[in-house]
Amino acid sequence: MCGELTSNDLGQNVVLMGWVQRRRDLGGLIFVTLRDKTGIIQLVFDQDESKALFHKAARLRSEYVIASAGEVIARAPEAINPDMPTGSIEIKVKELRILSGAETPPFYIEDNINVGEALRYRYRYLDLRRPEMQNNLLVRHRIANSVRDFLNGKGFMEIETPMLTKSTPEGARDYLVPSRVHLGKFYALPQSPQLFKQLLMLAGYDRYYQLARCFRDEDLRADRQPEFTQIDIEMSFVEIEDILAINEEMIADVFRRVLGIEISLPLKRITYKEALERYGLDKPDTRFGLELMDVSALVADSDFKVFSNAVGSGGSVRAINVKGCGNKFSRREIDSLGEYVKDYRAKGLAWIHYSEDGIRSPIAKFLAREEMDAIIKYMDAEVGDLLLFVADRDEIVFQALGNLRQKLGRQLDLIPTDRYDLLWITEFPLFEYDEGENRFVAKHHPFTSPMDEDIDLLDTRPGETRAKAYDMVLNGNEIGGGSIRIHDIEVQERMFKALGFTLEEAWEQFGFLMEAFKYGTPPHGGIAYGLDRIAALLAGRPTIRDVIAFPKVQNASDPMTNAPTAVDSRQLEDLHIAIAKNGEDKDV
RNA sequence: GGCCCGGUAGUUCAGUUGGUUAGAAUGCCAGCCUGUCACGCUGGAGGUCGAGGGUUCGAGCCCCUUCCGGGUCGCCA
Repeated sequence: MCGELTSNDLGQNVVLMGWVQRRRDLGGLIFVTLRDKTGIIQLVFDQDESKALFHKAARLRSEYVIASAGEVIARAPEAINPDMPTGSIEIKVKELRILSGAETPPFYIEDNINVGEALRYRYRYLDLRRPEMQNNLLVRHRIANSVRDFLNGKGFMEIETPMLTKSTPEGARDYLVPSRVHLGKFYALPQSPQLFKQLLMLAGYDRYYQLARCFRDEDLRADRQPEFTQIDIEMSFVEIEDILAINEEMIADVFRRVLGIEISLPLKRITYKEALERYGLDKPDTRFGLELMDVSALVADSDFKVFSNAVGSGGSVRAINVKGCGNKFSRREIDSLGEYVKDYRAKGLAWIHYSEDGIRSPIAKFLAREEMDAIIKYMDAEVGDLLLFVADRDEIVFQALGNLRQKLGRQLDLIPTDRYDLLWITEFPLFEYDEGENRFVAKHHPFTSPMDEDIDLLDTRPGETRAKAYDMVLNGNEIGGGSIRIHDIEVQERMFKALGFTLEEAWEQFGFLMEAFKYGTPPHGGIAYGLDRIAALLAGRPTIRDVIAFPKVQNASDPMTNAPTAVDSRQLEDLHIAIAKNGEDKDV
């Protein structure tokens, strides 16, 4: 309640407990700022009032935990601190109890500290005392609370599903848990409650949700942790429209309640194909322009083989017009953009600077005059513009230019930070081709329903099959995704076939689901949101670690607990597990 | 698994061409100080320069290996 006191409380006797933020000892007068979850307030100790009390106050140090009783008094006009919410009042302390001393903390407990993340994670409990971290977790709590209220009000039930479950080979690497009872066998921690929520639909719980912890044993990123929380939702007797409608209402409710922002509904929708062609990515940030343009037709027969060969082999040449920025980039900076697109497997970045002195471009000498003119015209290029091209397979062109567009958007400060662009991406492909495995794999998961008009492509041209799948995108971040599921066992079998499973393999892996389908399956579908990502975005944080109380660091360890650790050999014996000596199993 | 950035006092950093005893700010400790609010003033303590090896008369600096933190590609149905 430190931060909640106001001039309305003047004359009140209050008891305040909290942590010592700072002590300012002026000799005969000591000021202490006291902090709790609600904010800070100033305590005053005057040596003329009580020597004993004053000496006790002199012993206070940063982060001591104290209880203080005193009177809320007004500060003298010249002593008011306008930068402090409670700056016009203070507490004249009459009693002080030191509840706990404290070592000097390794960093200050305040916002905007300049300290390495390693130290923050090592002392996470201190980091979490900082007001901005407390606010981050509060935002997360409010989102979860808002979602629960909304769904409860719509007749949904929250149902828990197992954490110890079955490993499946598709998708991300599983975290495995050895079974003591079953020698040599393992549980897996769930990557998502997918199969269980579908079984709940079969079981008649037609509106389910769960804030579900999920696990994936893959490398970490700013927006990826090995354990994370999904807002998992599934409904029966629905089609896409029903799911999108209720979900955008739910998200609008979250924005209203957490940020006080009205989202206008219905949300904009863009098909997967359009998203790629305009933005290069299936999670476009639509807050700024710099859209991609397809110049393939203009250079298909060019003597510039980099362009014509890309088009000739089924790829494309696409470009971005960076308006008025021709002079903003030095040669070296353009070269570094070229290096950047190479990260995404592009071979290079061609560019044309339409300068005051005419065309400047390393590829000008390869392009015919008419081709150059056609490009200039098609791309609405004017004096001062910089055109950036990538020629390759579509997949690479989109990836490279899509990410380059995001980078340029940030670098040129084109992104309005006060805006929230929410949209649906629809009509995802059902499959994507995995070159490593030399087969189609499910883009979403193997239970995703094909679109009705594409169902016969399943057996003939799987790569062209579109799915009843949708993602919700916020400012260039995928925050949720889902689909209508297959509820017809015959279609499900065709799906597994397209994925290269034999029927036997499919039954071995997912037999319990396929068997269940025989007993009366309602049409159903759902969605899962990344709660961590939503919380990070609404709290304005650059990483989900900031909205997770105790996150893992990049090597998937926890610097505070030191997990993971070696375990006692007796524990391993119980599990009949032997650990290979370092390197022993390599090069086998 | 690859690539990039970083690791020097409790903390954030500087440290020249490889050259005497490794600096600053802040924090911490002590003294003084009755209206501070990043209080002020004076003084003091505080370092395996991430670790190991190498080159050298001499390494914080150069080389190799390794550990740790961040970003990213692959990966993430």
